Amino acid sequence: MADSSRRPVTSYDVAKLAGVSQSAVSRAFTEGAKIADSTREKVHQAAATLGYRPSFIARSLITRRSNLIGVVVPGLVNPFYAALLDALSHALNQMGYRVLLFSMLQDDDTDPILEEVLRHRVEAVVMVSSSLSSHFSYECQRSGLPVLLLNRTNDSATVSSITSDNVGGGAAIADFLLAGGHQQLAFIAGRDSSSTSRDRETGFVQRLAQRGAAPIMRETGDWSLMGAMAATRRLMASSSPPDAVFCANDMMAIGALNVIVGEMGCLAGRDISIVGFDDIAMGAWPLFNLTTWQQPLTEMVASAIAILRAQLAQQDCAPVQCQLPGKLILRGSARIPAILPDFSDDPLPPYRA
Amino acid sequence: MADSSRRPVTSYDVAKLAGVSQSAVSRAFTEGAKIADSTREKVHQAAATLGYRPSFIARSLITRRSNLIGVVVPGLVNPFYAALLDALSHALNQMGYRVLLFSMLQDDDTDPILEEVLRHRVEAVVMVSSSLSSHFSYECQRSGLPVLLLNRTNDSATVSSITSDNVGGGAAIADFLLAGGHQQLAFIAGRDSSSTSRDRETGFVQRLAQRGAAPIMRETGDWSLMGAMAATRRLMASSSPPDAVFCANDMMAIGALNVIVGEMGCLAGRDISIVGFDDIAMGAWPLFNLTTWQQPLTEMVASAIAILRAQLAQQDCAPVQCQLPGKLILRGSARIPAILPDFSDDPLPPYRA
DNA sequence: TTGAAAGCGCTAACAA
DNA sequence: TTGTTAGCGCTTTCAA
Repeated sequence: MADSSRRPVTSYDVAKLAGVSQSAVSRAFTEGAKIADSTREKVHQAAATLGYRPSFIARSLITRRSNLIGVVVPGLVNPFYAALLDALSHALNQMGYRVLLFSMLQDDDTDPILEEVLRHRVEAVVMVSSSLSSHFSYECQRSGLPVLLLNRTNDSATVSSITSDNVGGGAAIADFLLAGGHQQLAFIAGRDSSSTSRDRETGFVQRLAQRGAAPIMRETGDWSLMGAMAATRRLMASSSPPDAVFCANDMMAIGALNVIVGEMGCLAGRDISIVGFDDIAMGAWPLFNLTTWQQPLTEMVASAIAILRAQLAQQDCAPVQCQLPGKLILRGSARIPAILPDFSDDPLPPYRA
Repeated sequence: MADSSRRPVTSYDVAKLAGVSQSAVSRAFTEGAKIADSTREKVHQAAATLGYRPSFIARSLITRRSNLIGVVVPGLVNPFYAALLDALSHALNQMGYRVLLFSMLQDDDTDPILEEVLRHRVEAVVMVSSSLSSHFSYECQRSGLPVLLLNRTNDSATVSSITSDNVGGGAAIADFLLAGGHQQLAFIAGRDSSSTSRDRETGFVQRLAQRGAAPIMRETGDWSLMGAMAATRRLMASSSPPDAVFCANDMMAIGALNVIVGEMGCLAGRDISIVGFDDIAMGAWPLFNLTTWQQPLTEMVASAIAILRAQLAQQDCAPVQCQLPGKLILRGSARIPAILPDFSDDPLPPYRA
């Protein structure tokens, strides 16, 4: 009954015990194969006795399908990434794929990792908020491997991407803060090298300029809580500190809140307005009560899945740039204007394959 | 130069182009194989031209080593799990393994998932805070697959586990709150079915009883922020609300803080003491400033790696139960007694293989 | 140092 | 419905 011999049980062992051919064993474990119930039963019995389970490795070799999707995430301290990964991995598992995970440090070079991923013959690669070198973009393209950037765009339009409308979000926040009567605005950027941060800033600053607002103050928070805390302290130490701060993501907004409320004892929403970007769950907690721009996480993942399905089904599928609308979530960390600006642009619907 | 034919490039294609045998190609991509530099160079050249990379699938089939470790996590909303996964996946990547990730819903049955994992021929399984059915424990054992429970124990000693001293932590918190002169203590449990929660509660309650304290109030918070918020509201609605609440993890403690500070306007550490368990990064933020029991995350992951190394190197390695010491992190959410109790038990050192 | 040849455990024709 | 056979792309003897 037990084995103890370290040689793993193969379909031949099962075949011998069940008194059938090896291919019968294969069929017994294949969904919808033509096989008699009695045979399948015999095989399963024998398999259970021996502790046999089909090897996906051998199967992959012949079917040329690994059932693996490579997922690259930039560390999981940012709850938005953690939430994205969680939702994505569930959805992928649901459709029968397994996730080969790579957690990177934020400034790692992804190329060596991607090289590894490709050797595993993943059927697609999803990069969460990470950038793809043009070299690897080319490598993936020529091996016909679908690549999907989630929460990030790429200059070259050779890979698909899903983002929400960062520029529009930044602009809407400008309108919102102006409507609230704020005088001295500030922006805390993620990183200067990040296109995501730049888009949000561009939308914000351009709209402000259009409306004739004064120039803003600006700091960089390195996308992190700590970085944003330091940035906020610098901002507030100014001779004319801002009365409103827009942070390029929620983590940094919460960092700002921690300094302004926790360290300085100010009341956010009255003494100063803080606005974030992402709408992570934490922002809704009473102690933060963060006004923010919501990125439609569920729709982003749904679109990711739809795009992947399409690319997996049909190779040489054209890359898709999918941009989803977000929306302002009004909570208490920023003053609410008497008359709210109209945010109803014409939002793009989620991508459907 | 390019291919366009969807058939993936194999070592034969490279061999032909380079004018060598297929086995030469294999050697050119094998660390420390006996091959002339000139040959290796030719092969790499040809490989680059064709966009060839060795298939781990084919290699795995013959070497019987997948280089894959299955990692099961119970969802990533809890930052402690996210941090654990992050650290673990880095360490595993470092030692040349890839992570096959499964994110479960908290009350999912892990068995069907594990069945899948085994078919991928993972070389070990790490289960983060998830339980293993005795059936699967047996299955893994008989296929000689190392299993490691991280942040969880198992009744049967057939699999390895790494935990911190939950009972001791609970007891230390009892001492700490008693020393602070608190009268009416409360405990918010994770789940009644969770051994982790029970251990922390047992340590807490037994020490309280030893010291002749009054019986405590008790609620269940479902390990979640929302659950803990509801539990805290129930607790505080009592005719004699507690003056100190010990929560079975930090997420729940932060939930309690959100209700007590954010909703009720109390001052934690003065009006009421809140203590958590885990020491997630968030607890240190000024707005929470959470007093808590630290689980030694880094050491837990280091021990996990050490144990895995041992089990991967030598099959039929005996399972190890590793319990690491934690420590109290004094911050502002709980009153600090004039005289601090002595917490210096004799802590177990981290496991070394 | 190289090449020829034999599999790793399975799927997928094909024939019976 | 079943068994026979030929690989999937690689590593690894074994001879040369």
